Amino acid sequence: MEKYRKMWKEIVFQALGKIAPDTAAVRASFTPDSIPAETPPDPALGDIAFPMFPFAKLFKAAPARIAGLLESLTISPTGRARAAGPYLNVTLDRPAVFREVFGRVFAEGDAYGANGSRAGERVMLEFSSPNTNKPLHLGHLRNDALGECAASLLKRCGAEVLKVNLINDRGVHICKSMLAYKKYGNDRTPESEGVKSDHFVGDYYVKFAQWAKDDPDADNQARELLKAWEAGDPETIALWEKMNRWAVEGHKRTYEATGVSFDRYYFEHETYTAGREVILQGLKKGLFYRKEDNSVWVDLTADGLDEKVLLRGDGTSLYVTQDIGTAVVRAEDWPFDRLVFVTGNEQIYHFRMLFIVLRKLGYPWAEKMNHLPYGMVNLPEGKMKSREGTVVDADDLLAELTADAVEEIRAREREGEIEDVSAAARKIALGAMNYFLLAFAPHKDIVFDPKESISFNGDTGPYLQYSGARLSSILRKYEERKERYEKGAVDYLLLKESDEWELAKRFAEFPALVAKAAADLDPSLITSFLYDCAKLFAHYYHDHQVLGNDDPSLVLTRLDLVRALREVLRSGFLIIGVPFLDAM
RNA sequence: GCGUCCGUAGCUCAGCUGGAUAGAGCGCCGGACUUCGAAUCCGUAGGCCGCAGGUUCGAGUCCUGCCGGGCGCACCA
Repeated sequence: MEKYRKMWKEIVFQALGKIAPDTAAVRASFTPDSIPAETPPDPALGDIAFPMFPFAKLFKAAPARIAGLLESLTISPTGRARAAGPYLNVTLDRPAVFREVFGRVFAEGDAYGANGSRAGERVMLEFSSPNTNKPLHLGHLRNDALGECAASLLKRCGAEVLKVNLINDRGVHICKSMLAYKKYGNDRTPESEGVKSDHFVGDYYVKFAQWAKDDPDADNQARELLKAWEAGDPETIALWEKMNRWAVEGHKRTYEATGVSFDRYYFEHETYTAGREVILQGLKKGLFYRKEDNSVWVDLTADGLDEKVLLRGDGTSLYVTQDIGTAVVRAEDWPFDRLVFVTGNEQIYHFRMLFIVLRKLGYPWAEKMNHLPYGMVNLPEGKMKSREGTVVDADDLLAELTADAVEEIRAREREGEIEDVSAAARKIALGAMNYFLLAFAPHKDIVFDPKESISFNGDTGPYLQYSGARLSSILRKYEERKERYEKGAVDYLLLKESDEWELAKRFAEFPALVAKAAADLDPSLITSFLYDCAKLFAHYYHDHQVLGNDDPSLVLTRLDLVRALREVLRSGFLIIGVPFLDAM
């Protein structure tokens, strides 16, 4: 579609030159590229719209008059232009576009939409980054969905992506669950209790909180344990290793269930001291300064921030210290053009500071640091608060959605059509969840309503999956009675319905849309595109038969539309992590 | 207080670089299955686009101020 837009801008530009009182003035004020081209509000008006307002002054004529004059001067085999008030609307020659678009979709299959907009770019993407003292919750699920989706978007655009996860496996909060286990654990294990291992660890974190409520000494003991850990006390290290393994293994099972994966894991216990040297070097260069208590600071008031501490007086690291260190380590590990962090928006300030400090330190890659912050995930009942126990556990949520899907399949009596009901239900649950989590611009706070997400009606993942299953069903039916249509031949002149044309135009826009979604790191562009396509087809399908036509050529031609849409959906589903089902 | 993001239909959200009557979904009400999957589709109702100025031929979109809300402004992560 972009191709035709460009072509027609040139045609309009040339025509304007012909009717201009002063051709040179036109060339001075406009270029073919700068001529605004839009999409008419009503498809019946045409496919490309050129508003004439900008030319009124220069031409000393009303926009409508200019549009009228251009009508006869813009002749092209690719379509025809018509004046409509102050607009010049172009209606494209459809068969040529159908042929071109479908041809490209069939050639690329479920990779359709791939484009070279970020070819060769090496992007490291950090996301998830959980603590090892409790299981994953709904907030992580949004983080993971965004991270995975950003990765596939960038890959579709030709970038090389390395997905990394920084495990927060040290600190006083980790010691709290360890301490509770020492106190109440009695050598129980996830196996002995039959509990998923990260939940097992999390239960002790909760136990600690309960204990600390009554015993003011609990926090002191936790700090003591952290000291022992930092001193390398063998017994403490052994316990830490054991519980950490439980936590991480549990998290990995959740990642598997949700289709999340990483190319590399970083562990905070390995990196938390990194950065200290870097800060000290910066201090030598005079970028930072020391206060009386020996702590190291940076003055960011010129950048609109405050004075920030980079290193504690006792020489130990802080969050920033560590992030500076890991960035430097990573740039050596895997030299990147860009490093993107996916985190909640409460960390916006932190990353601004981090990026500025790295720039001050003079790293060439510091200019290409990106932060993808996302808004909070709330519940219909309100905010998630760990203190009030209203945090939604990731595994529980997935189980709940899966159970709902099973129930729905049973209610529709679809078990007979589905080979593996529980596998299908899991895919529907995953589709529901990922779609909902990605359907909003990342920076927005969202209200996650499980019931709404799993609904098979409306703007949801399951609705899209259902649309895909229907397409597959049509193709299966076709295979069964193939011989009836043998005498037909594909002829795009037969696609006369407006829905058919609208769908083809959508397909044509998809690669550019993928490029934009990747540039903006905004998956919601993809979700709304897919919903729009599915909706259009549902409307079309209701009124028009595909297989039930007397003319076999019409059947075969419409089947091309069905196949093309199915590929486009498959491609889009892959990007947003919604499983495609041939039957559900 | 300062910074930042947000404010569009009862609710949840789209509105691309400013452009032709502001769109969906849910919910409400009313319709459509002897025919390819009704987990669907169609229709009705519902909007001083937070408020007030400004820029422009033209503003939901850009600028300023105000009002309301989220999040931040730790030698926590």
